[in-house]
This record gives sequence, C-alpha cells and structure tokens, in this order.
Amino acid sequence: MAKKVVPETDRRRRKPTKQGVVLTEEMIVQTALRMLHEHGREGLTVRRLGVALGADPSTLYRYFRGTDDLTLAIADELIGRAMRGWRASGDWRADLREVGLRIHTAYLNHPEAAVLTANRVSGRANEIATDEAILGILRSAGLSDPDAVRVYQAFIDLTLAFAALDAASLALPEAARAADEEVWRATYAQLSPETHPNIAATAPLLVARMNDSAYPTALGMLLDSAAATLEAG
Amino acid sequence: MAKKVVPETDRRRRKPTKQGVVLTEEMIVQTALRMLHEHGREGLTVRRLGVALGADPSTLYRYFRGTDDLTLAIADELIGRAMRGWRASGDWRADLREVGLRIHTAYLNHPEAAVLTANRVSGRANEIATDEAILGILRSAGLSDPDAVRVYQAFIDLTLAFAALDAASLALPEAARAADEEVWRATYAQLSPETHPNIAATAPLLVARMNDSAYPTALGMLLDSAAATLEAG
DNA sequence: AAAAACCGTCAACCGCGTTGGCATAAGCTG
DNA sequence: CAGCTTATGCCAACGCGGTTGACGGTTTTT
Repeated sequence: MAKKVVPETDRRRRKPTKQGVVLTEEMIVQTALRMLHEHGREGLTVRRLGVALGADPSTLYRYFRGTDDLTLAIADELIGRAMRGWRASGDWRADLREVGLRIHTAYLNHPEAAVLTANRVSGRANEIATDEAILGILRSAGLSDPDAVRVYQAFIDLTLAFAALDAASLALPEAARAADEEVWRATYAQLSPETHPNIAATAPLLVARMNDSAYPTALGMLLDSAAATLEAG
Repeated sequence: MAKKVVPETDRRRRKPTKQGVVLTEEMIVQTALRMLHEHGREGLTVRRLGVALGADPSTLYRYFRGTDDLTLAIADELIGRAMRGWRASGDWRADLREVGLRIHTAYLNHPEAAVLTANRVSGRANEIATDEAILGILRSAGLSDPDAVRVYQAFIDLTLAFAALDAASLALPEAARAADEEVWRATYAQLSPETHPNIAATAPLLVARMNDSAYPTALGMLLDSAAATLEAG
C-alpha cells in the first residue's frame, strides 16, 4: 500500500467510483460533517462514510492518512464555516465579540464535530486565517504585543472551551442525554433539605438555567478586562 | 443474561477470579484510572481491563451496565479525588478559588479521564457533594439565590470547560501531540510577515504562552465579577 | 504505442463491546 | 451437614470497527 496520500492540489483524478461518483477531498469532508450531524458521533465510521459516498471504505485512505487526518480536515472546515464572510468593522470590541459568537455558534451547529475537533490544531488554511484576524483586531486596537498575545490566548481558549463544553451536552447520544436529564429529576431535584440545604433551596433556579450557555457572560467579562488593559496602557 | 447489575451495597461476593482476585467496584474504577493514565485513552478497553484485573472481560458486566456506566463511575472518582480533604475556611473568595483550582488540578492529573468525563453528569455521591458545597459558599457569602445560581453556573462551567480543554491537549496520543507541536514549528512560526503580519510579529510570544493555562486568569475575572455583584446587592 | 502513475476494489486481519449459556462456589434454610 | 438458590466468573460467539496489501483497470506521460 502506498504510504503517502497525494496532496489535493497535485491530484489528477482518474477513476470514478463503481457507483459513478468522482471523489474530492472536499466532498468527503462535507459528507462526513453531514453524517456526524445526522447520525451522531458514533454514526461516522470509515465504512459508513464509504457507503454514503458510494465508494469502498479503503478508498478513503487515498485521501486521508487515517481517521485522525480526516478529523483535522473536519476541524478546519468547521472554523472556515464560522468565519465565512466575516469582515472587520474597525470597532475592536464589536469585532472580537462577533468572532467569538460566530465560532461558538458554528460549533453548536455541529456539536458532534465540535466535540471531535475543538482541541486540535490543524494548521490548515482556515485556522491560520482566523488566528491572524484575531491578533490583527487586538494589535490595531492598540494593545502591545505581549498584551495582545495574552488576551488572544484567553479569548481563543475561552471560546473553544465553552464551545466544546456546550457542544458536548448537545452531542451526547440520545440515551446518555436522556440519562443525564433523568439524573436531574430523579436525583438532584429530590434531595432532602436536611442533607443538601443549598441544592434543595435553589433547585428550581438550577433547572431553569440548565440549558443556557454561560459563554456570552464570560465573553463580556473578558472584553471588559481587555478594555481596562487598553485604558491603563 | 441478567439485565440488572447488583448494586455495590447489596453485593455479597462469591467467587474469586481464576487468578484468585476478588473484585470490587472500587478496584475496577481504580484500575481503569490507572490504565487511562498509563496507556492513554485508547489503552482502556473492556478486554484489557479484564486482563489487568485478572478476570474475563465479560465479568465486568456484572458490575457496570456497559462502558458508559463505567465512565460515570470514573467521573465521580475524579471529582472525589479533587475534593478529598477539603474544608470551607469561611472566606468565600478563597474557598471558591481553591475549589476551582482543586478541580482543575485533579483533572489535569488525569487528562485522559478528564476528557472522557468532564461533560457528564453522574449524579453520584461525590458530584452532588461538590455542587452542594459550591452553592453553600455562594449563599453564605450573602448572594441571593438567583445570583448564587448564576455565579454557580458560570463557575462550574468555566472550571470544567477549561479543565477539559487543558486536559485535552495533555491527553492527545503521543503521535497527535507531536504532530500538533510540529505544526507550530513547521507552519505558524514560518509564516511570512507579508501575508500574516500579526502572527509573524508575535510568534515568539505565542510560543512562550502556548503551554500555560488561561484558567487562573479567567477564574480571577469571575471572582471579581461576583464580588462586584455582592457589593451592589 | 508503451510505460508509469494513480486510485478504486477486494479480501483479509485483528481488536473491539456485548451477549447467552453454562458451571460453580457462596450463602441460606433446615 | 445436606440441599437449594442465586450470584457471579468464564467461554464462545456475533457483528462491527480501522487498516492494510495485492490487484487491476484507467488516465497521463513519454
């Protein structure tokens, strides 16, 4: 077997698939994303991806070194979708807020893919462009390079961390998701005020907040802190 | 096959294993944690866990309904380790900070387990006790119930989100980890100032910060915000 | 027109989680 | 101590997973 995958740019397509499909790296990634969305994290397997594309599973190894390589390609597609069409307005605070919310939203639109990829560094085009954009916002706002890097790191980590956390509960297999919610009703909401006074006192409030993301609040705090740095510097 | 797993409390042990080992739920969880630590996330399988315990893999299904159930047990053990020996000092800010750092640290000590469990609700004893403790800190600090719940949610989500994010990069299989770092040297650090001025200008600073967690900073921001709420209320 | 490269397919390997049936030892009853 | 029940460990098997090596047809190159 060939050890190397031919890079997409050098690829001269040869044979259509038995079912008549002509494959592309892009087509494979899009199909993988769709399968993740429709059938959940467990629903994406090399074999099923092959079936969905009308190709033998082993064909995919001509395009990706393995599942990890495919994962990175999915990661970059996700961030690409988040930033598609974005333009800087010049208002650093509004820009940063929008980039954060775009990423958070894009990830929540594909929770299964988000869980899979939120913590990876793909080094592909879309990821690099996004980092460049964020640093550009901070530096042209007037932050020194060390401050820009500090805020950049807090910003991107906060955003990805919340995206991953919020996506994770959306991406749970239906059974686990139901189980987690059932735990709430069956366990937390039933605790005695004697043994667990604080949970018992706040149970209704806890339930009401359970499905909201704390990301916007946390992002606001970060922006406040960055603004303070800017004024002090 | 029996549909039900006998609860640990009702269990009257009968047979030692072929290798002479007498199993316990606790022993299984501890062994699973150790295997995760030593052989990574992929290294923990039902079959290997069986071997490590000196028991047939199928025996584990007498103790857990399946891998998901085992995962929840691991989750609770992790939070239990984080909080072991903790006592409230009465200074709400110091207490909250310590609880956050304890959880973050405990998770980073078992990154593979953390990635597996950070987003699950186990409803088991240690998890409930921790939530009760956090709410207790906030309410006895003087926050109203709605404020306490708001801060509680931001606090626990922030902590778990960062724990998961920071753990994830520690937990990457060695190959992927090396690949991610290589991406940095090979890609980010080599970008031309012409096409990527902001990354090029800050590359050394980015590299220097790459391995630090932004959690303590973010936690500080959250505590500041909570203190402001307290004074305003 | 011949040679080379590409790339889809086939068959196979091994490891995975899980299950049903079976054997046996532990505990209970007397 | 004898016999019954039942918990629990073990075995064999199932279907599915990722991955690989050999093969062969098709396109591109020379």
